[in-house]
Parts: sequence; structure tokens; C-alpha cells
Amino acid sequence: MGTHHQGTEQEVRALDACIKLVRAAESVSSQIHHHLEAVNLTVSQFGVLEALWHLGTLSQSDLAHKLLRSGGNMTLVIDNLEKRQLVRRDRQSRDRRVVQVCLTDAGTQLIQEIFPRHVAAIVQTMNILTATEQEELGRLCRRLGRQE
Amino acid sequence: MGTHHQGTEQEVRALDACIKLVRAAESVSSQIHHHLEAVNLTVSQFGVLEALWHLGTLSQSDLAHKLLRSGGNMTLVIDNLEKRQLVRRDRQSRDRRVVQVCLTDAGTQLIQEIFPRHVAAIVQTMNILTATEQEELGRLCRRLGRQE
DNA sequence: CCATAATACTTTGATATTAAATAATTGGAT
DNA sequence: ATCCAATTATTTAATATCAAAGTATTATGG
Repeated sequence: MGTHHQGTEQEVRALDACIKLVRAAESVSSQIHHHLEAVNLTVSQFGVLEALWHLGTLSQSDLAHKLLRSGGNMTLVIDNLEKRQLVRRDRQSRDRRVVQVCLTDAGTQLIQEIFPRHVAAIVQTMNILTATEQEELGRLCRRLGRQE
Repeated sequence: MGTHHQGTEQEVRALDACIKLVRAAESVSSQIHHHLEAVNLTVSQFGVLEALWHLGTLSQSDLAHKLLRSGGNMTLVIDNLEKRQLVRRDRQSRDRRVVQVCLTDAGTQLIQEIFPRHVAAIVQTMNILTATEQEELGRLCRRLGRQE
């Protein structure tokens, strides 16, 4: 497996590592999110619920920044969560441009129910690697990830 | 950085590695595809052109399988490439269900023009890591990736 | 030969995603 | 006080993406 490119050693090595990185992330991502089907949540919706659960009420731009998505996207994802009454929008009076988003009781209950499944799925998927290998993977990936 | 989850060591380690893997892949992916803006191609469209260039004419289901996307998705992506006359559809007479997709001259010219930029971007991005580290990353990711 | 199953593609409906344009609000400078 | 720039959210248009339903074609079993 790997690249079909005929190039220098450096090129082949970089392309190969890159392809495997992207494939691994896609594969892991699809495995760990499989359980979301059962509760009819998309990955983005889950991301919002998780962020709100761990960080508390956030504005839409905070959420967009955290999840590395555009503001327009957040508007839609939160629309869909709001339709199911899993989150609530609140326009604050101190700055009326800002929309604060928080979990409803139903949203809190749902994320509390599914987060353990999420953790279990990640542990199971990542346990293909040993503890040392996971740490090594983390170190390498951190250097490639967005510098914040 | 990492997870906000309070759990066992095993859980924290797995979540941490998982988050960094997915973030790294997103970051790398966005960096290496940045040059596609200049030629107004999407990542999916580029994927199709690249596959056709390296592997020659393929059926839509071959493409869907290679690129790990649904058949319905391929229909749309190829529609959009066909509108720009970068690829051509051919219904074969031996099995009229199958649509073979091939590069047009314009498509070949375009992929030949941009593929070197693609390689250069990957080399530049991945060179954050040493050669040995890239190989190690490749080994770890291969084990996490889809088993084919 | 014919009914049925399997395959390949298309269509539809829903959600995601971005960039760009718009609207509302705020803060600062003159 | 008023104008201008920055910020925040929404809308729009285009593409992506999947699952599921639909259509056409081919293969198979009796």
C-alpha cells in the first residue's frame, strides 16, 4: 500500500506517511462515531454537545473556534440541535450580538448517556496500539496538528 | 491540550492520542489541499483526477471503492468534473450498467500541472518530522487504518 | 425461457461545509 | 453625537456526503 508516485525517496516517504495518517484518521473516526447512529446524532452535533458538556455554556463563535468550523456551519448545526430541543439559544443583554448556547436537560441527559460509549469505542479502537505506541503517536501528531 | 475527560489512565491516553491523530490529519489535509483553490478544484475532485491519472480509466464503482466514498457521491463529483470537461463518461457495450470514467486532454493537462504542487506541499508539511519519524508515523497509522 | 437476485448507476432528502454577502450591534475616534 | 470599523450571527449558493429508493442491466437457478 501507499503512494503510486515515482519520485525521490523524500517524496515517497512524505506521501506515504501522509496517506496513512489521513486514512488512519478516517478509519478511527468512522469507528468511534459508529455508536452515534443509534441516537441519531451526527458527528458535528455530538461535537457541540460534548463541548458544551465539558466547557459549559459557550457562544456560537466560541463553539466554531473550538470545533474548527465556520460560523455559518455552527448556525446550521445548532439549528438542528435546537429543533430536537437538545440545546437552547440565549441572546445576552450585555452584548446583543452574541448568542450563548447551552444544553437543555434533555441534551445533558443524552450526552451523559452516550459519552461513556464514546470513550469505550475510542479505547477499543486505539488499543490496537500499545500504551507506549499511543503516546508516541500522540507526540508525532501533536507536532503536525494545528499550532494554537 | 488533549481531552477534558477525567477517567482511567488508559482512557485518557486513548482519548488523547485519538484527538491528536484526528486534528493532525485535519491540519495536514487542509495544508496540502490549499493549492487546489487556485485551480478551483475540490478535494474530492482532485482525488478522482489523481486516481484516474495514476490508474487509468476506472468505473465509477472502482473510483468509489478506491476513494472510500458512496456511489451516489461519485455520481455527483463526476457530474461536476464532467461539466468542466475534465473527465468523460463512457458506457461500455459489454456491460451497459458500467460507466467508465477517463481523463480528457484538459483533465490530463490539469492534473499534470498541479500534481507536482501537491507533492511539494506534502513534503513541506510532513518535513516537520524527520525521515525516521515519518516512517514511524506511517507504521503506527497503517495499523490503525482500514484493513484492506 | 423466465423469474429472481445481484450489480451499477442515478435520484432524493437530509445534514455538513465553506465563502461571501447581509444584518445587527458594539466600540472607538473625531 | 455621529460616523466608521470590528464583531457576531444569519442567509445564500455551491459542493460534499450518506442512506435509501428507484431504474436499468446482467447473471443465475429452475
